[in-house]
Amino acid sequence: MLDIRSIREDSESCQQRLKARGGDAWKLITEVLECDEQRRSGETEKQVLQQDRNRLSKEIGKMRSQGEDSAEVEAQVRGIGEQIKVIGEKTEKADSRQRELLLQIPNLPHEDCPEGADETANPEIRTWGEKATFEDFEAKDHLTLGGQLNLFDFELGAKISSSGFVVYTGAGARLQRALIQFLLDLHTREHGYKEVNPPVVVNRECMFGTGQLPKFEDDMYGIEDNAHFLIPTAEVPVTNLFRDTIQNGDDFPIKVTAATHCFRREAGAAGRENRGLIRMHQFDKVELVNVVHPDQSLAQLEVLTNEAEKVLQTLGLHYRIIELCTGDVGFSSTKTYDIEVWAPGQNEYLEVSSCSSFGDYQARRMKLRFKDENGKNRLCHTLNGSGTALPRLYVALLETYQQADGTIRLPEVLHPYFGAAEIG
RNA sequence: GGAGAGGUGGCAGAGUGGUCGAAUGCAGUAGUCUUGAAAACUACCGUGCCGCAAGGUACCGUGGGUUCGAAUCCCACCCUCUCCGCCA
Repeated sequence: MLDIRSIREDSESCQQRLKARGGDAWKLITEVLECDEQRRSGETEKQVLQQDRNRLSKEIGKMRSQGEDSAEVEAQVRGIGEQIKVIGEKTEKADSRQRELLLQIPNLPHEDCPEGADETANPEIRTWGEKATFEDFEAKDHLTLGGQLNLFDFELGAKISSSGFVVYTGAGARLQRALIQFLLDLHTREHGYKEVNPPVVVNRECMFGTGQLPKFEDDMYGIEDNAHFLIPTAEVPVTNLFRDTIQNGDDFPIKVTAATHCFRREAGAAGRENRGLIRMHQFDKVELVNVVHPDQSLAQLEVLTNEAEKVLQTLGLHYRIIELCTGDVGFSSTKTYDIEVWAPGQNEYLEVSSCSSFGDYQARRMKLRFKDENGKNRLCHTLNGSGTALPRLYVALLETYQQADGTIRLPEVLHPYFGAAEIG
Protein backbone atom coordinates (compact mmCIF):
# COMPACT_ATOMS: atom_id res chain seq x y z
CA MET A 1 0.00 0.00 0.00
CA LEU A 2 1.24 3.46 -0.80
CA ASP A 3 1.46 6.12 1.87
CA ILE A 4 -1.59 8.37 1.67
CA ARG A 5 0.46 11.25 3.07
CA SER A 6 3.03 11.15 0.33
CA ILE A 7 0.29 10.81 -2.27
CA ARG A 8 -1.30 13.90 -0.81
CA GLU A 9 1.97 15.80 -0.77
CA ASP A 10 3.10 14.94 -4.27
CA SER A 11 0.41 13.24 -6.30
CA GLU A 12 2.06 14.42 -9.48
CA SER A 13 5.25 12.41 -9.16
CA CYS A 14 3.35 9.52 -7.68
CA GLN A 15 1.26 9.32 -10.83
CA GLN A 16 4.39 9.60 -12.95
CA ARG A 17 5.94 6.57 -11.25
CA LEU A 18 2.75 4.60 -11.70
CA LYS A 19 2.58 5.51 -15.36
CA ALA A 20 6.09 4.09 -15.77
CA ARG A 21 4.60 0.70 -14.97
CA GLY A 22 2.03 0.96 -17.72
CA GLY A 23 -1.57 0.18 -16.88
CA ASP A 24 -4.26 2.40 -15.49
CA ALA A 25 -3.52 2.42 -11.78
CA TRP A 26 -2.36 6.04 -11.87
CA LYS A 27 -5.88 7.11 -12.73
CA LEU A 28 -7.08 5.98 -9.31
CA ILE A 29 -5.01 8.62 -7.54
CA THR A 30 -7.54 11.39 -8.17
CA GLU A 31 -10.31 9.47 -6.48
CA VAL A 32 -8.04 8.47 -3.64
CA LEU A 33 -7.38 12.12 -2.95
CA GLU A 34 -11.09 12.90 -3.02
CA CYS A 35 -11.76 10.17 -0.51
CA ASP A 36 -8.90 11.36 1.63
CA GLU A 37 -10.35 14.86 1.67
CA GLN A 38 -13.82 13.62 2.63
CA ARG A 39 -12.45 11.24 5.17
CA ARG A 40 -10.42 13.83 6.99
CA SER A 41 -13.03 16.55 7.06
CA GLY A 42 -15.65 14.02 8.16
CA GLU A 43 -13.40 12.74 10.87
CA THR A 44 -12.73 16.20 12.22
CA GLU A 45 -16.41 16.98 12.20
CA LYS A 46 -17.20 13.73 13.95
CA GLN A 47 -14.59 14.28 16.61
CA VAL A 48 -16.05 17.63 17.59
CA LEU A 49 -19.44 15.99 18.07
CA GLN A 50 -17.96 13.09 19.99
CA GLN A 51 -16.25 15.53 22.24
CA ASP A 52 -19.61 17.16 23.02
CA ARG A 53 -21.27 13.83 23.58
CA ASN A 54 -18.57 12.62 25.92
CA ARG A 55 -18.74 15.82 27.93
CA LEU A 56 -22.52 15.84 28.25
CA SER A 57 -22.71 12.15 29.02
CA LYS A 58 -20.40 12.65 31.92
CA GLU A 59 -22.61 15.46 33.13
CA ILE A 60 -25.62 13.19 33.02
CA GLY A 61 -23.77 10.76 35.21
CA LYS A 62 -23.00 13.52 37.66
CA MET A 63 -26.55 14.91 37.67
CA ARG A 64 -28.04 11.50 38.27
CA SER A 65 -25.75 10.75 41.13
CA GLN A 66 -26.87 14.01 42.69
CA GLY A 67 -30.51 13.16 42.07
CA GLU A 68 -31.08 15.87 39.50
CA ASP A 69 -33.30 15.53 36.46
CA SER A 70 -31.20 15.01 33.35
CA ALA A 71 -33.92 14.41 30.80
CA GLU A 72 -33.22 17.57 28.87
CA VAL A 73 -29.51 16.87 28.47
CA GLU A 74 -30.28 13.31 27.51
CA ALA A 75 -32.45 14.49 24.68
CA GLN A 76 -29.68 16.80 23.56
CA VAL A 77 -27.12 13.99 23.52
CA ARG A 78 -29.52 11.77 21.67
CA GLY A 79 -29.59 14.37 18.93
CA ILE A 80 -25.81 14.52 18.83
CA GLY A 81 -25.75 10.76 18.59
CA GLU A 82 -27.89 10.91 15.48
CA GLN A 83 -25.54 13.38 13.88
CA ILE A 84 -22.50 11.30 14.76
CA LYS A 85 -24.12 8.33 13.15
CA VAL A 86 -24.85 10.15 9.91
CA ILE A 87 -21.42 11.73 9.63
CA GLY A 88 -19.78 8.54 10.79
CA GLU A 89 -21.38 6.54 8.04
CA LYS A 90 -20.33 9.04 5.43
CA THR A 91 -16.78 9.09 6.73
CA GLU A 92 -16.66 5.34 6.96
CA LYS A 93 -17.72 5.09 3.34
CA ALA A 94 -14.95 7.41 2.19
CA ASP A 95 -12.48 5.56 4.35
CA SER A 96 -13.28 2.11 3.04
CA ARG A 97 -13.37 3.34 -0.54
CA GLN A 98 -9.99 4.91 -0.05
CA ARG A 99 -8.63 1.70 1.34
CA GLU A 100 -10.16 -0.31 -1.46
CA LEU A 101 -8.45 1.92 -4.01
CA LEU A 102 -5.10 1.93 -2.25
CA LEU A 103 -5.09 -1.85 -2.14
CA GLN A 104 -5.41 -1.93 -5.92
CA ILE A 105 -2.57 0.47 -6.58
CA PRO A 106 0.78 -1.24 -7.12
CA ASN A 107 4.03 -0.12 -5.56
CA LEU A 108 6.05 2.66 -7.14
CA PRO A 109 9.07 1.41 -9.08
CA HIS A 110 12.31 2.60 -7.50
CA GLU A 111 14.05 5.63 -9.09
CA ASP A 112 16.92 3.52 -10.33
CA CYS A 113 14.64 0.90 -11.77
CA PRO A 114 15.28 0.98 -15.55
CA GLU A 115 12.50 2.50 -17.65
CA GLY A 116 10.78 0.20 -20.09
CA ALA A 117 7.44 -1.07 -21.27
CA ASP A 118 7.82 -4.83 -20.94
CA GLU A 119 10.25 -7.68 -20.43
CA THR A 120 12.08 -6.98 -23.68
CA ALA A 121 13.45 -3.85 -21.99
CA ASN A 122 14.94 -5.71 -19.04
CA PRO A 123 18.69 -5.13 -19.01
CA GLU A 124 21.14 -7.93 -18.31
CA ILE A 125 23.18 -7.01 -15.26
CA ARG A 126 25.78 -9.75 -15.28
CA THR A 127 26.40 -13.38 -16.08
CA TRP A 128 28.28 -16.14 -14.32
CA GLY A 129 29.91 -19.18 -15.86
CA GLU A 130 29.55 -20.45 -19.40
CA LYS A 131 26.91 -22.28 -21.34
CA ALA A 132 27.58 -25.99 -21.10
CA THR A 133 28.86 -27.52 -24.31
CA PHE A 134 28.48 -31.11 -25.51
CA GLU A 135 31.14 -32.07 -28.00
CA ASP A 136 30.31 -35.58 -29.05
CA PHE A 137 26.57 -35.67 -28.59
CA GLU A 138 23.43 -33.59 -28.78
CA ALA A 139 22.03 -32.26 -25.51
CA LYS A 140 18.71 -33.86 -24.60
CA ASP A 141 16.02 -32.05 -22.70
CA HIS A 142 14.96 -32.98 -19.19
CA LEU A 143 11.81 -34.73 -20.37
CA THR A 144 13.83 -37.17 -22.41
CA LEU A 145 16.43 -37.63 -19.71
CA GLY A 146 13.91 -37.96 -16.92
CA GLY A 147 11.86 -40.37 -19.00
CA GLN A 148 14.80 -42.66 -19.65
CA LEU A 149 15.85 -42.60 -16.02
CA ASN A 150 12.31 -42.80 -14.63
CA LEU A 151 12.74 -39.69 -12.52
CA PHE A 152 9.20 -38.38 -12.80
CA ASP A 153 5.85 -39.30 -14.27
CA PHE A 154 3.46 -36.72 -15.66
CA GLU A 155 0.76 -39.23 -16.51
CA LEU A 156 0.58 -40.40 -12.94
CA GLY A 157 0.36 -36.81 -11.80
CA ALA A 158 -2.53 -36.16 -14.16
CA LYS A 159 -4.18 -39.42 -13.15
CA ILE A 160 -4.35 -38.70 -9.46
CA SER A 161 -4.67 -34.93 -9.74
CA SER A 162 -4.80 -33.16 -13.08
CA SER A 163 -2.48 -31.84 -15.73
CA GLY A 164 0.17 -29.58 -14.31
CA PHE A 165 0.96 -31.98 -11.50
CA VAL A 166 3.78 -34.49 -11.55
CA VAL A 167 4.91 -37.48 -9.52
CA TYR A 168 8.62 -37.65 -8.88
CA THR A 169 9.69 -41.27 -8.64
CA GLY A 170 12.65 -43.20 -7.27
CA ALA A 171 15.93 -41.40 -7.77
CA GLY A 172 13.97 -38.47 -9.13
CA ALA A 173 12.15 -38.04 -5.85
CA ARG A 174 15.37 -38.51 -3.94
CA LEU A 175 17.09 -35.83 -5.99
CA GLN A 176 14.29 -33.42 -5.19
CA ARG A 177 14.68 -34.13 -1.50
CA ALA A 178 18.47 -33.83 -1.73
CA LEU A 179 18.19 -30.44 -3.38
CA ILE A 180 15.84 -29.07 -0.75
CA GLN A 181 18.14 -30.21 2.00
CA PHE A 182 21.18 -28.79 0.24
CA LEU A 183 19.50 -25.41 -0.26
CA LEU A 184 18.31 -25.09 3.31
CA ASP A 185 21.73 -26.06 4.64
CA LEU A 186 23.41 -23.51 2.40
CA HIS A 187 21.23 -20.64 3.53
CA THR A 188 21.09 -21.52 7.21
CA ARG A 189 24.75 -22.39 7.60
CA GLU A 190 26.41 -19.92 5.28
CA HIS A 191 24.00 -17.03 5.02
CA GLY A 192 22.66 -16.88 8.55
CA TYR A 193 19.03 -17.72 7.86
CA LYS A 194 16.62 -19.05 10.41
CA GLU A 195 14.64 -21.97 9.05
CA VAL A 196 10.89 -22.24 9.46
CA ASN A 197 8.33 -24.69 8.18
CA PRO A 198 5.06 -22.78 7.83
CA PRO A 199 1.52 -23.77 6.84
CA VAL A 200 0.83 -23.83 3.12
CA VAL A 201 -2.79 -22.91 3.77
CA VAL A 202 -3.21 -19.31 4.87
CA ASN A 203 -6.08 -16.92 5.48
CA ARG A 204 -7.10 -13.95 3.37
CA GLU A 205 -5.43 -11.48 5.67
CA CYS A 206 -2.04 -12.88 4.76
CA MET A 207 -2.84 -12.60 1.09
CA PHE A 208 -3.69 -8.92 1.53
CA GLY A 209 -0.53 -8.42 3.55
CA THR A 210 1.89 -9.50 0.86
CA GLY A 211 -0.22 -8.14 -1.99
CA GLN A 212 -1.73 -11.21 -3.69
CA LEU A 213 -5.17 -9.92 -2.79
CA PRO A 214 -7.30 -8.23 -3.90
CA LYS A 215 -5.95 -8.31 -7.44
CA PHE A 216 -4.76 -11.86 -8.00
CA GLU A 217 -7.43 -14.00 -6.39
CA ASP A 218 -7.91 -16.01 -9.59
CA ASP A 219 -4.27 -17.03 -9.69
CA MET A 220 -4.55 -18.94 -6.44
CA TYR A 221 -6.17 -22.10 -5.22
CA GLY A 222 -8.85 -21.12 -2.74
CA ILE A 223 -10.49 -23.47 -0.29
CA GLU A 224 -13.57 -23.15 1.94
CA ASP A 225 -15.15 -20.49 -0.28
CA ASN A 226 -11.84 -18.69 -0.55
CA ALA A 227 -11.59 -18.04 3.17
CA HIS A 228 -8.21 -19.71 2.88
CA PHE A 229 -5.76 -20.23 0.06
CA LEU A 230 -2.94 -22.55 -0.86
CA ILE A 231 0.17 -20.40 -0.89
CA PRO A 232 1.65 -19.44 -4.25
CA THR A 233 5.01 -18.90 -2.54
CA ALA A 234 6.45 -19.17 0.97
CA GLU A 235 6.83 -15.40 0.84
CA VAL A 236 3.22 -15.24 2.00
CA PRO A 237 3.34 -17.23 5.25
CA VAL A 238 6.90 -16.27 6.12
CA THR A 239 6.53 -12.51 5.67
CA ASN A 240 3.17 -12.60 7.44
CA LEU A 241 4.84 -14.21 10.42
CA PHE A 242 5.78 -10.62 11.21
CA ARG A 243 2.42 -9.09 10.43
CA ASP A 244 1.20 -6.59 13.01
CA THR A 245 4.36 -6.63 15.09
CA ILE A 246 6.80 -4.00 16.28
CA GLN A 247 10.30 -5.30 15.79
CA ASN A 248 13.38 -4.36 17.70
CA GLY A 249 15.66 -2.47 15.31
CA ASP A 250 18.66 -4.23 16.82
CA ASP A 251 17.52 -7.49 15.26
CA PHE A 252 17.93 -6.27 11.70
CA PRO A 253 18.37 -7.77 9.25
CA ILE A 254 15.87 -10.50 10.05
CA LYS A 255 16.48 -13.41 7.70
CA VAL A 256 14.12 -16.36 7.45
CA THR A 257 14.07 -19.23 4.99
CA ALA A 258 11.49 -21.92 4.30
CA ALA A 259 11.09 -24.78 1.87
CA THR A 260 7.46 -25.24 0.93
CA HIS A 261 5.19 -26.51 -1.74
CA CYS A 262 3.80 -23.67 -3.84
CA PHE A 263 0.51 -23.74 -5.69
CA ARG A 264 -0.46 -21.66 -8.69
CA ARG A 265 -3.41 -21.99 -10.99
CA GLU A 266 -1.44 -20.57 -13.89
CA ALA A 267 -4.73 -19.81 -15.60
CA GLY A 268 -4.19 -19.23 -19.27
CA ALA A 269 -0.56 -20.25 -19.12
CA ALA A 270 -1.06 -23.72 -20.58
CA GLY A 271 0.80 -24.05 -23.83
CA ARG A 272 3.87 -24.97 -25.71
CA GLU A 273 6.32 -22.75 -23.91
CA ASN A 274 5.71 -24.59 -20.69
CA ARG A 275 6.47 -28.20 -21.43
CA GLY A 276 7.75 -30.50 -18.77
CA LEU A 277 8.64 -29.29 -15.33
CA ILE A 278 8.92 -25.65 -16.25
CA ARG A 279 5.53 -24.39 -15.15
CA MET A 280 3.62 -26.56 -12.71
CA HIS A 281 0.52 -26.04 -10.58
CA GLN A 282 2.44 -27.44 -7.64
CA PHE A 283 6.15 -27.09 -7.14
CA ASP A 284 8.71 -26.82 -4.39
CA LYS A 285 10.66 -23.71 -3.61
CA VAL A 286 13.10 -22.52 -0.99
CA GLU A 287 12.33 -18.93 -0.17
CA LEU A 288 14.45 -16.26 1.47
CA VAL A 289 12.68 -13.47 3.34
CA ASN A 290 14.35 -10.39 4.85
CA VAL A 291 12.91 -7.76 7.15
CA VAL A 292 15.23 -4.77 7.34
CA HIS A 293 15.72 -1.14 8.32
CA PRO A 294 14.49 1.25 5.59
CA ASP A 295 18.03 2.47 5.01
CA GLN A 296 19.26 -1.07 4.41
CA SER A 297 16.82 -2.33 1.85
CA LEU A 298 18.62 -1.37 -1.33
CA ALA A 299 21.94 -2.76 -0.17
CA GLN A 300 20.23 -5.82 1.23
CA LEU A 301 18.67 -6.57 -2.15
CA GLU A 302 22.19 -7.00 -3.50
CA VAL A 303 23.09 -9.29 -0.61
CA LEU A 304 19.93 -11.32 -1.05
CA THR A 305 20.55 -11.69 -4.77
CA ASN A 306 24.10 -12.83 -4.09
CA GLU A 307 22.79 -15.42 -1.67
CA ALA A 308 20.48 -16.82 -4.31
CA GLU A 309 23.26 -16.76 -6.88
CA LYS A 310 25.43 -18.74 -4.52
CA VAL A 311 23.13 -21.70 -5.12
CA LEU A 312 23.91 -21.78 -8.80
CA GLN A 313 27.57 -21.05 -8.31
CA THR A 314 27.89 -23.90 -5.86
CA LEU A 315 26.18 -26.22 -8.29
CA GLY A 316 28.27 -24.90 -11.17
CA LEU A 317 25.32 -23.76 -13.25
CA HIS A 318 25.64 -20.92 -15.74
CA TYR A 319 23.20 -18.07 -15.20
CA ARG A 320 22.51 -14.45 -15.91
CA ILE A 321 20.98 -11.67 -13.83
CA ILE A 322 18.27 -9.54 -15.36
CA GLU A 323 16.88 -6.43 -13.79
CA LEU A 324 13.18 -5.94 -14.31
CA CYS A 325 12.25 -2.65 -15.91
CA THR A 326 9.45 -0.39 -14.70
CA GLY A 327 6.95 -2.07 -17.00
CA ASP A 328 7.79 -5.55 -15.73
CA VAL A 329 8.33 -5.29 -11.95
CA GLY A 330 5.79 -7.18 -9.87
CA PHE A 331 2.78 -5.55 -8.25
CA SER A 332 4.25 -5.12 -4.76
CA SER A 333 7.87 -4.75 -5.79
CA THR A 334 9.88 -1.58 -6.10
CA LYS A 335 13.01 -3.19 -7.56
CA THR A 336 13.62 -6.73 -8.78
CA TYR A 337 16.43 -8.88 -10.09
CA ASP A 338 15.63 -12.13 -11.83
CA ILE A 339 18.14 -14.92 -11.89
CA GLU A 340 17.91 -17.09 -14.95
CA VAL A 341 19.75 -20.38 -15.18
CA TRP A 342 20.91 -21.83 -18.46
CA ALA A 343 19.14 -25.01 -19.53
CA PRO A 344 21.02 -26.59 -22.44
CA GLY A 345 18.22 -28.95 -23.42
CA GLN A 346 15.77 -26.10 -23.65
CA ASN A 347 18.41 -23.93 -25.22
CA GLU A 348 17.21 -21.04 -23.08
CA TYR A 349 17.47 -19.33 -19.74
CA LEU A 350 14.91 -20.25 -17.08
CA GLU A 351 13.89 -17.96 -14.25
CA VAL A 352 14.77 -19.73 -11.01
CA SER A 353 14.69 -16.78 -8.68
CA SER A 354 13.14 -13.37 -8.42
CA CYS A 355 14.70 -11.16 -5.78
CA SER A 356 12.73 -8.09 -4.83
CA SER A 357 12.69 -5.21 -2.45
CA PHE A 358 9.20 -4.10 -1.55
CA GLY A 359 10.20 -0.99 0.34
CA ASP A 360 7.52 -0.33 2.93
CA TYR A 361 4.71 -1.40 0.61
CA GLN A 362 4.06 -4.79 2.23
CA ALA A 363 4.98 -3.51 5.67
CA ARG A 364 2.28 -0.84 5.48
CA ARG A 365 -0.29 -3.39 4.42
CA MET A 366 0.57 -5.68 7.28
CA LYS A 367 1.49 -3.09 9.92
CA LEU A 368 5.01 -4.41 10.24
CA ARG A 369 6.98 -1.84 12.21
CA PHE A 370 10.07 -1.32 14.31
CA LYS A 371 11.13 1.11 17.02
CA ASP A 372 13.78 3.44 15.74
CA GLU A 373 16.60 5.13 17.67
CA ASN A 374 14.19 7.74 18.98
CA GLY A 375 11.63 5.22 20.12
CA LYS A 376 9.33 6.08 17.24
CA ASN A 377 7.45 3.37 15.39
CA ARG A 378 8.33 3.21 11.71
CA LEU A 379 7.56 0.79 8.94
CA CYS A 380 10.14 -1.86 8.16
CA HIS A 381 11.18 -2.76 4.65
CA THR A 382 10.68 -6.28 3.35
CA LEU A 383 12.51 -8.26 0.71
CA ASN A 384 12.35 -11.74 -0.62
CA GLY A 385 13.87 -13.97 -3.22
CA SER A 386 13.76 -17.57 -4.24
CA GLY A 387 16.76 -19.53 -3.16
CA THR A 388 15.72 -21.17 -5.48
CA ALA A 389 12.69 -22.68 -7.18
CA LEU A 390 13.17 -26.41 -7.48
CA PRO A 391 11.73 -27.66 -10.77
CA ARG A 392 13.71 -25.33 -12.99
CA LEU A 393 16.85 -25.88 -10.98
CA TYR A 394 16.20 -29.56 -11.45
CA VAL A 395 15.81 -29.07 -15.20
CA ALA A 396 19.05 -27.10 -15.47
CA LEU A 397 20.86 -29.68 -13.38
CA LEU A 398 19.77 -32.65 -15.50
CA GLU A 399 20.37 -30.89 -18.76
CA THR A 400 23.73 -29.41 -17.79
CA TYR A 401 25.20 -32.54 -16.25
CA GLN A 402 23.90 -35.11 -18.72
CA GLN A 403 26.38 -37.48 -20.27
CA ALA A 404 26.45 -39.11 -23.69
CA ASP A 405 24.70 -42.23 -22.43
CA GLY A 406 21.87 -40.25 -20.83
CA THR A 407 23.06 -40.62 -17.26
CA ILE A 408 23.61 -37.63 -15.01
CA ARG A 409 26.88 -36.82 -13.28
CA LEU A 410 25.96 -34.75 -10.23
CA PRO A 411 28.10 -31.89 -8.92
CA GLU A 412 30.16 -32.93 -5.97
CA VAL A 413 28.32 -30.92 -3.31
CA LEU A 414 25.22 -32.96 -3.96
CA HIS A 415 26.86 -36.36 -3.56
CA PRO A 416 26.39 -36.61 0.20
CA TYR A 417 22.83 -35.32 -0.07
CA PHE A 418 21.87 -37.61 -2.92
CA GLY A 419 23.90 -40.52 -1.68
CA ALA A 420 25.54 -41.16 -5.04
CA ALA A 421 27.60 -39.35 -7.67
CA GLU A 422 25.47 -40.26 -10.63
CA ILE A 423 21.91 -40.89 -11.64
CA GLY A 424 21.49 -43.76 -14.02
C1' G B 1 -17.16 -33.74 16.15
C1' G B 2 -19.50 -33.27 21.61
C1' A B 3 -19.28 -30.70 26.59
C1' G B 4 -17.24 -26.81 29.47
C1' A B 5 -14.02 -22.43 30.42
C1' G B 6 -11.91 -18.18 28.54
C1' G B 7 -10.01 -14.05 25.14
C1' U B 8 -8.00 -6.81 28.72
C1' G B 9 -1.47 -3.00 27.57
C1' G B 10 5.54 -6.80 26.31
C1' C B 11 3.96 -10.55 30.16
C1' A B 12 0.96 -11.63 34.54
C1' G B 13 -3.62 -9.98 36.24
C1' A B 14 -7.86 -6.45 38.31
C1' G B 15 -12.02 -4.30 36.44
C1' U B 16 -19.88 -6.45 35.39
C1' G B 17 -23.10 0.42 32.78
C1' G B 18 -20.73 6.80 34.08
C1' U B 19 -14.03 11.04 35.62
C1' C B 20 -11.51 3.47 32.81
C1' G B 21 -7.16 4.07 28.12
C1' A B 22 -8.00 1.09 31.93
C1' A B 23 -5.72 -0.76 39.15
C1' U B 24 -1.61 -3.68 40.66
C1' G B 25 2.81 -6.69 39.91
C1' C B 26 6.86 -8.02 36.64
C1' A B 27 9.78 -6.60 32.63
C1' G B 28 11.72 -2.00 30.13
C1' U B 29 13.67 3.37 29.99
C1' A B 30 15.69 7.64 32.63
C1' G B 31 17.33 9.44 37.27
C1' U B 32 18.69 9.53 42.81
C1' C B 33 21.83 6.80 45.98
C1' U B 34 26.72 3.82 45.36
C1' U B 35 33.93 3.52 44.13
C1' G B 36 31.07 0.14 40.69
C1' A B 37 27.03 -3.18 40.69
C1' A B 38 22.81 -4.93 43.25
C1' A B 39 18.97 -3.33 46.39
C1' A B 40 15.91 0.73 47.54
C1' C B 41 13.54 5.11 45.93
C1' U B 42 11.54 8.72 42.02
C1' A B 43 9.65 9.54 37.19
C1' C B 44 8.39 7.65 32.53
C1' C B 45 6.64 3.49 30.08
C1' G B 46 0.31 0.55 24.45
C1' U B 47 -1.41 1.66 19.27
C1' G B 48 -3.80 4.33 15.31
C1' C B 49 -6.15 8.67 13.32
C1' C B 50 -7.07 14.28 12.91
C1' G B 51 -4.13 18.67 14.04
C1' C B 52 1.65 23.28 12.78
C1' A B 53 0.75 22.79 17.86
C1' A B 54 -2.07 22.79 22.18
C1' G B 55 -5.06 19.19 22.13
C1' G B 56 -8.87 15.94 20.47
C1' U B 57 -10.62 11.18 19.16
C1' A B 58 -10.78 5.92 18.63
C1' C B 59 -9.17 1.08 20.08
C1' C B 60 -10.13 -4.02 26.11
C1' G B 61 -10.52 -11.12 20.13
C1' U B 62 -13.75 -9.49 15.39
C1' G B 63 -18.39 -7.55 13.61
C1' G B 64 -23.24 -5.94 14.79
C1' G B 65 -26.95 -4.29 18.59
C1' U B 66 -29.06 -1.98 23.26
C1' U B 67 -28.13 2.87 25.95
C1' C B 68 -27.74 9.78 26.97
C1' G B 69 -23.20 6.79 28.02
C1' A B 70 -20.34 -0.02 26.90
C1' A B 71 -14.05 -3.23 28.50
C1' U B 72 -18.60 -4.02 31.27
C1' C B 73 -25.40 -5.89 28.84
C1' C B 74 -27.41 -8.69 24.11
C1' C B 75 -26.46 -11.38 19.23
C1' A B 76 -23.20 -13.59 15.60
C1' C B 77 -18.46 -15.06 14.28
C1' C B 78 -13.15 -16.17 15.14
C1' C B 79 -9.48 -18.03 18.29
C1' U B 80 -7.30 -20.42 22.73
C1' C B 81 -7.48 -23.87 26.80
C1' U B 82 -9.58 -28.38 29.50
C1' C B 83 -12.29 -33.05 29.21
C1' C B 84 -14.48 -36.79 25.84
C1' G B 85 -14.45 -38.89 20.86
C1' C B 86 -11.47 -39.59 16.43
C1' C B 87 -6.68 -39.74 14.44
C1' A B 88 -0.70 -39.36 11.52
